[in-house]
Amino acid sequence: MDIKIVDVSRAAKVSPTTVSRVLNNNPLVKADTRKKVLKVIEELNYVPHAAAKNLRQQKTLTLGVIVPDIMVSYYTNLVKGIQNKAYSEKFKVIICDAQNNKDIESEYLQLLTNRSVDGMILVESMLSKQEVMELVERGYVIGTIGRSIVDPKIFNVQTNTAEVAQQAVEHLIEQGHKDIAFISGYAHAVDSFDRLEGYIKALRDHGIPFRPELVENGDFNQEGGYAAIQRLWAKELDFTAVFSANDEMALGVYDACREGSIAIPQELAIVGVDNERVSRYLTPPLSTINQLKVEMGYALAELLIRQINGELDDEHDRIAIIDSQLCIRGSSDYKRT
Amino acid sequence: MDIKIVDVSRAAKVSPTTVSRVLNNNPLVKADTRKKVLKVIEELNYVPHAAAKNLRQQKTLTLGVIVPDIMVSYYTNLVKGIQNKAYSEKFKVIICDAQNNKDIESEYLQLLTNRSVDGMILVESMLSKQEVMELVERGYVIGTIGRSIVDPKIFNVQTNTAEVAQQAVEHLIEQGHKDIAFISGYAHAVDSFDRLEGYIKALRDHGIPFRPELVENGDFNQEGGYAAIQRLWAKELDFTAVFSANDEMALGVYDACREGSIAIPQELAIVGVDNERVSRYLTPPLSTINQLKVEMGYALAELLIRQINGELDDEHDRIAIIDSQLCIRGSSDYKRT
DNA sequence: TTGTAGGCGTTATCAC
DNA sequence: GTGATAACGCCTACAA
Repeated sequence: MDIKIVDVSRAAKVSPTTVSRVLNNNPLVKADTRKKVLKVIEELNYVPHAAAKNLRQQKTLTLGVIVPDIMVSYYTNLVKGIQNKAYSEKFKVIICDAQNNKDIESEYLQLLTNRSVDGMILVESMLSKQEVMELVERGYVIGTIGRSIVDPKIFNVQTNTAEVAQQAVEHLIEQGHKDIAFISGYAHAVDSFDRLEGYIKALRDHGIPFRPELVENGDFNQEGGYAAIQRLWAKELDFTAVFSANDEMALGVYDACREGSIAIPQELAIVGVDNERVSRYLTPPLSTINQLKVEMGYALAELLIRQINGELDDEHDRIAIIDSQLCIRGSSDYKRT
Repeated sequence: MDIKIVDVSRAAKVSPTTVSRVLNNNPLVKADTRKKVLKVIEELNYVPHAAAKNLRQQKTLTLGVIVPDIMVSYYTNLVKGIQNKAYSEKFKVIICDAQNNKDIESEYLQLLTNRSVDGMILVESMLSKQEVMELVERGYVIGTIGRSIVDPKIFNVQTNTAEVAQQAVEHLIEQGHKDIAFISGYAHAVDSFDRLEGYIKALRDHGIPFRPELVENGDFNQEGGYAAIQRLWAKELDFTAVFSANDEMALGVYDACREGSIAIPQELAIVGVDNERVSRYLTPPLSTINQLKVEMGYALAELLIRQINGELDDEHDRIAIIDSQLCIRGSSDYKRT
């Protein structure tokens, strides 16, 4: 049987209330009393019981995070940022790996919605807006990343994707490319859409006509990227560069180039997005867009926690923006090969 | 205000006890009553309150995991396995990233030891045996990975590290190497020690004398590996192969070879350990030892959960063993380059 | 400045 | 089969 607050109070010859006040740094307690109580707490190795506290306060000091796949470094980076902020505020973080599966995601949501958490961050969630809004109604503080469900009650962190995508394509144009293919991610991702937007804008700004046949979907994974570039080649369109909506798909392009003995960047220049860890180690290293994922997670967690703690007024901005950067490497820059 | 059990009980014209019994699948309840209650639960959208349940049952159905760094894929793989098992048993998982820092690790331990979890998995923990045993005394079910604290009360998962390390070095010997360097991880890691053991045994079995000067410490990270190979070269020992206690340090060796224009594997053959994701993408691909990390996490979580659920008798084995495999790639095999 | 009493939502115990 | 009641450990009006 563990020590509880009344054991401490008896040993210190005060009431449980006083002990509770000491624990919660209530300034009403006299310094002497506080010291005495702290001493007993120390001696008895008393640790407050979280469940009892949660029950009484109707709070858990816990954040839930649902990511599509915990092994993808993009998500791990976000998680790291969320944790950094959470722990600095004495919050715990429960992580769920939805395994890219809507049913599993719903199941984990169930697991968390029994008041196990005060708030949740949904990363590239597949849930419907309705499902998410239900949670908001029930009192949860919700944040999203990646596939934003637009609603003034939902917190969100964004990056200037379209803008940097545009810069990336402009960089390719500056390298002398005119025929640039685009490999997109799956349809429901705003991210992919934004990157396409940047791609189109860069072309237009430089007087290059947009050719839809140069766009193929690669589903954001390596195999998809491989298949997409094969389909592009099959059309015999004579493009000299490709902008891939993420690094993962660019890996597939590398695979295809290796098989077909196509030199990067001489015969095909490539730029990806995400700055995954492997990208730096490819031959040649992959040019990419570096999103400050840790910072993104941190910023969103900060918003949620402030809201949970009641520090945010209703007018406060619920969207954080963290700028990304273009990283030029050998896969797109002749001078660096 | 959320719906609670008495709201359901009133609407269904039964007692709270009966509702509770339905929720917990108590077979005593008549089928009719059960159906009626379930209908009301559905209608009112009742969700049990975890904290209240935790308080009453003195259980949380939650596992805590502390890893040194959530961004290292080795740990992420373990976490994935732990989660797979946990969620299938309706357990939640709280993940803490100790950032390779003992103080932070202790802090997170504090965070969890207020009965936020029923059990904990400590991955390559820096805590002293005493600290960990205290938790056991306080009733937590503890599992360790990597740096095992040997005690019959502590759960543990191991792999046949020494054995496979020996195979790896034998593989190098078969490739014709006699002078093989070893880059070790930091001192407190059993893993590094086991790999050294395998290295020495392989040499001995093939009549090659063990030369301590061929061993350098690289602290398990890329920079350390880079520095270690430089120190080895500085000694002018004429070795032709190196066995690195993990892939991370092997990356540092690759860096050094690139700078020094040393051909892999012709001038220096390399074998690592961990089968990190990047290893496959290096030029040439890195030979390595593939630990079944997901399976390791899964096996350990299974032991803990069974113990928490009281399904394990005291005699049951508290150690799980998951075998690893040697992956031979271009960095050590001439025929594959 | 400190103490008393009641309740947070659930389940275990015992009685019917 | 079902129901009343107490208890899990803590916090917070309110009283002193």
